[in-house]
Amino acid sequence: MPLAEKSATKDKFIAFLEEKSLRITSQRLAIIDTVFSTEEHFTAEQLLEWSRKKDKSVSRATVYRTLPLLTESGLVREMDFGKDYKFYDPNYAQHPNHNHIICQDCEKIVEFEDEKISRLENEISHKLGFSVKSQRLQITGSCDELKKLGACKKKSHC
Amino acid sequence: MPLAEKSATKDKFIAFLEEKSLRITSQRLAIIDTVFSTEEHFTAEQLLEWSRKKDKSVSRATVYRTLPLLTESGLVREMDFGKDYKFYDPNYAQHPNHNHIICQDCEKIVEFEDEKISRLENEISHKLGFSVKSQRLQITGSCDELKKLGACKKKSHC
DNA sequence: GTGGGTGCAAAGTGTTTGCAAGTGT
DNA sequence: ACACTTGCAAACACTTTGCACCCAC
Repeated sequence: MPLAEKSATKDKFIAFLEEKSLRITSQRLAIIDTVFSTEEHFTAEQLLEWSRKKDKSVSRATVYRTLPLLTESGLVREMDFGKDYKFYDPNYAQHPNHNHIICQDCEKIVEFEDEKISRLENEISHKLGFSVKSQRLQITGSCDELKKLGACKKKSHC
Repeated sequence: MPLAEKSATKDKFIAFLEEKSLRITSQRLAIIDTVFSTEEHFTAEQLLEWSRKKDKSVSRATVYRTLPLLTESGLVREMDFGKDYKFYDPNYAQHPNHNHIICQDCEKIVEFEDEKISRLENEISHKLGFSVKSQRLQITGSCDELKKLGACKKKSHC
């Protein structure tokens, strides 16, 4: 929905590239356009596929070489949900402190923010002699609501 | 320190194996002994190395085949700290809800528990229609204390 | 023009697996 | 005995990299 914000994030990334005197190539543009026009989490392979729809010349190598730039810029965050491959989350520019809750059955992922948790994290860290740079909280559970509605489809546990 | 508890955890795992009619082989014993006599996080490779000190016949394959059993039993937890390899944490039997705070500079890891955070997690999850099965919270930051003491050694950021 | 960027395919790295031989129960 | 286990090495899956050509600046 906040398409304007997304577009602004894209501009931020372009500024990031310029600042490091890195070049705005057509392949990078295709990748960036893709990343900053979705709110979905994606894998490297998905990003390749989507970007190729915009520019067939995008190669897997370029995707893998661009991902570190994206995370380095702070606009995209690498996530690990316990799969073999990494996921990338393009929503950190808008919501730097959001967390994830994952249904262990249908694998639905919901993002949420909570100021109270953030505050507690800061307190505890301070008590332990740390200052917080970033945090990641993942909750795994069952999406009972969806189950009641019969909408929790996948592999309902053996 | 709580060596007795650790030993009890080992017994729990042996019971877990028996329950599934899996065999208590000498290799598995070496691995289990290793896992439940440390409180450190370890990698598959470290576990192999340590286990081989107890029983040279332990192979990499057996380590990799035993790790899923350990996590399945709930006594060891797979962790991802953003490295290429996974870490395993043998402290979940004693502290099922503990969290991690990691220094981005010296990579020191401190474990902590906080009931308030757990409670908030439950509340929020419920609000979102989920019931919590497990959670993982990782905070990354700087260990200011250690810095002041000059004890924060490794790669102090370029 | 030049230094960074690209695609390709080969190499890496951590982890998994097929198979024949071995072993706990 | 039988089914589960093992070590070995080959296979995997994802990611990284060397190289020759290319292109944004």
